[in-house]
This record gives sequence, C-alpha cells and structure tokens, in this order.
Amino acid sequence: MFKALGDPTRLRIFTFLQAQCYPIAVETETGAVSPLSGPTVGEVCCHVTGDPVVTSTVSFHLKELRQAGLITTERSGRHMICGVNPDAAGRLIAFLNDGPAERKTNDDCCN
Amino acid sequence: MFKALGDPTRLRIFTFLQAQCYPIAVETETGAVSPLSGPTVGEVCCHVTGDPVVTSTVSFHLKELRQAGLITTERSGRHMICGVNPDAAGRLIAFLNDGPAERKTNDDCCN
DNA sequence: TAATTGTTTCTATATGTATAGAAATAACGA
DNA sequence: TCGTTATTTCTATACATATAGAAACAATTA
Repeated sequence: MFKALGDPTRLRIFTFLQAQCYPIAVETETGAVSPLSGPTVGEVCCHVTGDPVVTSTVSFHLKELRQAGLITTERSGRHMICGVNPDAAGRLIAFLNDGPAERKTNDDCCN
Repeated sequence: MFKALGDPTRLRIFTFLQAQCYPIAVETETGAVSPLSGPTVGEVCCHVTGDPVVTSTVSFHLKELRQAGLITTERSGRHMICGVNPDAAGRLIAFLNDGPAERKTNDDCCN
C-alpha cells in the first residue's frame, strides 16, 4: 500500500477518489443503500492529465492501486466506475498506530 | 513519506524504530524529560541484516527515512542514535483522514 | 452485424533506485 | 598523534518501474 501511494500520480488519483467518491452509504427513498458511485476512468484521467482521453499510463496506475487494495473498479455499462476501498485508509492508520502497541525490548537486537 | 515507506527494507527499519524507541517523554527523579534514546545505526543494521556491521545500504535507507521526515538521527559520542519522528505517523494519519473532510463535487471534472 | 466508445494489455524504452565495495569523515582512547 | 570504532559518501551496476504508442478487448448503439 505504501509503495502504491509512493508514486505522485497514484497519490493524486487516490486523493481525488477519496474526495470524489469516499463511499458513504446513502439511504434512498425506498430504504435501499445507494450503489457505490464515483468517477469513471475517463474522469480520473481528466483530472490527472487535463484531457478526457484515457491513457495507458493512468490505466496502469489504477491497476496498481487496485492490486494494492486501495481502490475498487466496477464496470457499469461502457464505463468503469472507480472508488476507494472503504477500509484501505483504516488499515493504513491501524498499521501506523499499532507500532507502539507492539513495542518490544532491546533484547531483540543482536548486539 | 509514502514513497519512503514503500521500500520493504525501509518499512522494516521504521517499524523496528517504532517498536524500539517510540518517543515517550519520561520524567526522571529531577522532573526533567529523559533524552530521546533508541538504537544505534549498528543495532538497526543488526536487526535488518542479522550482522552488526553497518552497511552503506542501511545508511542509505536511514538517510531516505530522515529526509522524508520519518525518523531522526542524533550523534551521541561515537554512535548515531536513531528514533522515529514523533509526529510522522500523526501527519500520515491526518492525511489519510482528511480525504472525505475536503470532499468536492463532480463539478471539478472536465467532462 | 458493423461501427463507435471506453478501457486494458502488449512491447519497448528511458529513467529511477536499491545494492555493494571502497574511500572518506568523525569521535574517542592509548 | 596514531590507531580503532562507527558511520557516511562516492562510484558503479543491476534491477525495477513509469511512460508512451499500438494493438486488443468489451459493451453499447445504429
């Protein structure tokens, strides 16, 4: 995950998706939960390059983010809808927090 | 910061430092705060390579972590004492959290 | 079915970066 | 001052990866 977010283009995409489509379940009139909606790949590309044409580079970065478990992509007709993985940020935060929790002694060191 | 933690060796070093020397200010008998103490570079090296001899590779990774603001190094006699930067994890966590806070509309997209 | 739109995979290339050995620097003790 | 210990910087190399163009694939509409 850290490696995936280490690339500036991918971090840009991830924060864009966080802002655009952080998945908040919304109740509709019927009480159902609205489907996870967000930008298409074209819209992501648009934000990154300023041009709505989808480049192989953006597609590659989306794949990396998906494989790292940071985002999801889902086909909807002719489009692919992108969204952040709801527990991605939580997992990273947990990792950053539990350092001191699993604190060890210096006995582990070989000196 | 994400890029620095993206390398497996550096993530190993960082979590080791988090576990070994997470900087908790400790009051001494005189009321003073104990100095930030932690492993030396040799001890870090030992944890990473199993050998207390300091390699240029570990030194390089420590420099990267330092330049990313994730750790601190401080000379103490012949040794360099390593420690995590106290607000490094906090800054990352804040970044991961404020995505939805700064949520924007789809109007930003050029389509 | 053919054409069109949206997206991904393939292949190549250029840049970045992790690693390793050797030389250099810094602090301490004899 | 000289040698020893601890660590960093230098230089080169091998590997990883971001990028780009072209071809392939998938779903929709005419």
